[in-house]
Amino acid sequence: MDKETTIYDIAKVVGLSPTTVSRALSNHPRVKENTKEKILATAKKMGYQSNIFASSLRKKRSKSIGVIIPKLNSPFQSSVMAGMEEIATQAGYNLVISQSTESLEKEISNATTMFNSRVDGLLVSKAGTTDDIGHFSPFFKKHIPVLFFDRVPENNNCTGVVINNTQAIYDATSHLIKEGCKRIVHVLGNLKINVYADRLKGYKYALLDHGIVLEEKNVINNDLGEESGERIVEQILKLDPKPDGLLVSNDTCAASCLMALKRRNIKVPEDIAIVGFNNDLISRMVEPNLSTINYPSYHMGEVAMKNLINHLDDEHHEILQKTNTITLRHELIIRGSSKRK
Amino acid sequence: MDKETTIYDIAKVVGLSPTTVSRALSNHPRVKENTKEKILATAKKMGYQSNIFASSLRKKRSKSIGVIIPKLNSPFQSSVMAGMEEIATQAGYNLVISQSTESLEKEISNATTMFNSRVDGLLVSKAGTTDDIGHFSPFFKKHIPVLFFDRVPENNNCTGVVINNTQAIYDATSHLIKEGCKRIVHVLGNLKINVYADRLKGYKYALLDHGIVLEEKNVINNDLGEESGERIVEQILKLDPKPDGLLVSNDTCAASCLMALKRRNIKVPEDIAIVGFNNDLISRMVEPNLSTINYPSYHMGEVAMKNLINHLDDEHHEILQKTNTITLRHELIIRGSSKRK
DNA sequence: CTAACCATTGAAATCGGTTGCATTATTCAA
DNA sequence: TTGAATAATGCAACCGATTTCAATGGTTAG
Repeated sequence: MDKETTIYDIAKVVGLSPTTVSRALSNHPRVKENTKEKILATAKKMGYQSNIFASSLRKKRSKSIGVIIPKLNSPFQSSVMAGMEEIATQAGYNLVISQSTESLEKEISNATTMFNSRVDGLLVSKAGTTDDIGHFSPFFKKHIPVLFFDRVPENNNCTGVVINNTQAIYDATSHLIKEGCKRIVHVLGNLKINVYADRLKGYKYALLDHGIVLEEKNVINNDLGEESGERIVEQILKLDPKPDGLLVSNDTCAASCLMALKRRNIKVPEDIAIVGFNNDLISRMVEPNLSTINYPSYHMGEVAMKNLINHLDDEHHEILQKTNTITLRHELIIRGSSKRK
Repeated sequence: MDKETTIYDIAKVVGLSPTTVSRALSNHPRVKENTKEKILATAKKMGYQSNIFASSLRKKRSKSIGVIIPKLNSPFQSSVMAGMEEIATQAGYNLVISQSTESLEKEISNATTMFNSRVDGLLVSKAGTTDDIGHFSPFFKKHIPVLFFDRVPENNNCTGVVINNTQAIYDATSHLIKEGCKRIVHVLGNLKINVYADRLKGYKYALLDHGIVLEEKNVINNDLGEESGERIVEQILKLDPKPDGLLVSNDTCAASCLMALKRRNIKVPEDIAIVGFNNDLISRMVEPNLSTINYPSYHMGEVAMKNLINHLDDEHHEILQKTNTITLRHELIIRGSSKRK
């Protein structure tokens, strides 16, 4: 069996101590340039590969960052992940990923796994069935930074990276009103998730500010899946008078609604104007194109990861302590599905 | 500073040796049931957390699996990832993910990182700019299993999980021909990638078998991006006679072409029939719905991961040695975009 | 010429769990 | 009751890099 080359082997070959070899390999300044070169050359020649287990054991750092998200196969979330990966790799951190599939139970188990794998930091988008973050307390106790993004828990002092969901839907609602909509239905997900709760607020505020009375039946809770359009459309067509605006909390579902409406020969935007959310690919591929809120997903991944890494690399680990919330810029994109004038 | 609890601390408390504590914690049969319980209880009480660095160092296993894919934010690939995550988590393995962003250079650097992180196994979908897999040879040398999926290198004896791309496009082409298409354009990506090279074969074989002469100008190379439809349509409309069938190697691009055609008032499928690839969400959301090839992405992730883990957990590590290729079932899904009869 | 100083290098302890081999405790048949 | 066999536990080495403290050799100021 071919044994691994260690710094001891190298030390023996170059006739120096393991200490010096270790220093040379980590480019320590207290090794003569000359010696350093010789050691590096020998290491290369011998096919030396540093043992991160030993290194991590001694240094108590894994150089890896954990991510827990609800679903990997979602356009929004996979794009966030892509942004995170970019930054992490660049900074020499490994990305350890797991998904909660919207289940609190799995989120808890994933958190435990991450904790046991001793990630240096954790990035989380909550499963959302609860605001409880007790399962992260082992991290808090050990001062391992946990940074939330997109779906952040309320009422706590964790740092989070978000967009202003309230403002976004406020903008969208106002836009629909300006286009002449008077009866706007808002379709959103589980209200236990901050994202949707905030959006509902934005919807309410916008109605209020424009003197429109909120009707509870115009707020629809839904899983926002690909198949949900039929059900939603069926439901809103039962309303009397019929709505003339539809505000859907993600593009997939908005597109699904659009399909269902068209199947019934209901004209968009003339009869019902639609605004989606996320600016996913699909919003640019359906007809008419969907108005939507641009959610800077990739950028969100980058920002979250950058802040976490800055914190980790900071001598005093205090960057995140001082930061509460980082809010990214969103943007209302107006396309055919809501242009009535 | 609160020091970590170690097996030595536990040993001291229960009045046994670290050896026994270690055995108890890993449920070794040679520890009395009685003792085991006492140790487990104490460990829990003391908030013991096993140190995987120490464990990995000694056992020479990281219980983590690396994945290198071209792009995280692609519907197909993120779905594969989701399948992999499911299985890996279940089996107690961590997933370390990195993307090559289609660059060989990044793929090489990612492979090195993975190697240095000492993943127990590696799953790769090649960046595709080359068939060279020299950068994986450190893995081969150390007998760390590398399993390719979707984009596999040719001419080598690595195990791969794929679908029969040739057959898939053969089926799609035959279908178009049966629908009456005589001049079918095939749009595909970089031919250095096995996936596209195989599909081109399928296209050629189908034409041949149906007595249609292949014309080189009917094969278009493209990046298959969201924006590419305009360019492709412009190009094919210059052909004389105009094509009546369009075979596009992914749904995003197919949808983009569909949009571009509709903008020019060209009727689909009457004037030009379209078949896409992947069965992405978008294929079900455009009008007419896109015929496509169902590519079992999630399942591919599951299968690849399962095989890798079986191999790792197998006493003799010979499962993959005996397996060359695992081919998954694909399926032609016929929808509105290609139904002319 | 000597003390003080700097640049290099090294010895040895440390991180914490695992495991081969040895030892002690217990059981059971004779 | 004794010896053999089996069960339970422990000793000590090991995995390989890092780091503290000390030592060495050489240089320079006084």
